[in-house]
Amino acid sequence: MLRLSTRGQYGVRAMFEIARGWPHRPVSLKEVSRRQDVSVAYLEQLLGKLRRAGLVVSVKGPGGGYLLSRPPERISIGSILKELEGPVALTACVQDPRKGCVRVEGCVTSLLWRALGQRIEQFLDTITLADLLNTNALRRQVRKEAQSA
Amino acid sequence: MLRLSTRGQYGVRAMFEIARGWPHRPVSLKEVSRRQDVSVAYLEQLLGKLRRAGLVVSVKGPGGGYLLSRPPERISIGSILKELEGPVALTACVQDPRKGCVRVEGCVTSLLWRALGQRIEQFLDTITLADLLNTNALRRQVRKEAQSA
DNA sequence: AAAATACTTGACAAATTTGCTCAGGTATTT
DNA sequence: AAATACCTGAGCAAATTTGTCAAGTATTTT
Ligand code: FES
Ligand code: FES
Repeated sequence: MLRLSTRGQYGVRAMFEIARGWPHRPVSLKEVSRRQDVSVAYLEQLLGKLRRAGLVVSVKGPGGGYLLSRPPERISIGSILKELEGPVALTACVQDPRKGCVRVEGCVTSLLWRALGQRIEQFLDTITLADLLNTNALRRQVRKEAQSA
Repeated sequence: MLRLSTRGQYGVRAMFEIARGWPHRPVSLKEVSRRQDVSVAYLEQLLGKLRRAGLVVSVKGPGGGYLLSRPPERISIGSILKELEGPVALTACVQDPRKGCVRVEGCVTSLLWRALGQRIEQFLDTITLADLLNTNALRRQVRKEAQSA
């Protein structure tokens, strides 16, 4: 349950590769494709969204590619996933109040989904591309998160 | 992103209704259907799984229905969702190690998905049907979880 | 100017998953 | 025997996912 689509997975992995070029070297989709084994055509679709969202900027022509629009520590995994897959919304009612359960007085479970969603969001907004670049820091972070849970 | 399917949502809501009959009164699917606005046919499909998993027992004949197989405080939301939607597995590689990213030395992101999955699981295993029956306790619980996050 | 590189856009299609319904059966009680 | 209610498996339409493809535009190099 709760599977992340490949859009999100590939998107994060692509952003990781692009982050490795920060701050000077643009990373081409060809390079990302080679390193992460995802087709260029699919990456184009994903990076287009991320560019329009302002997470990356593109550089055309030979030697071009994509560059982070800001430092890796200011780009969270959550912000990437939100662009590619929309906001965290375990149920329809969390996203759109009009879509709540009918015939139920004060649905009990909605409280639950809302709370879990917030926790997930909080986690994803805490981890950034900088953490992916420094695996040691990531392991520390992950350990900390695991303890507090 | 990360939408919970209606199987899981309806399943939890159905279990909530069945929990209200605990420990004596069997709750029929007809009653669950009426209260939660879900078709009996669909509920039969879901409850069949939950019965085979040992979460509920069925009582046939007039006045029959479903009964929790153990006290509500010993049935977690996670255990219900696991039966209906499979284990928490944000990516294929978390569930099946053979399905990891190819051409990537020690995939960085897998660490992330694994950690988030654990947090989600931990949350879902903490909340039980008893919490849903006592909304006050649930609110307390949710607040506590939110703080520790 | 021509060639090469690489991003940009939109359409489209196969595969999968979701969200059910339906028909026919079994067990239990009245 | 009739009524209630669980039980099983098949089947199916709609939505979503997971991509591909074609035809561009912009930039740099030769
Ligand atoms: S209103 Fe959202 S689950 Fe009931
Ligand atoms: S191995 Fe699972 S995301 Fe790479």
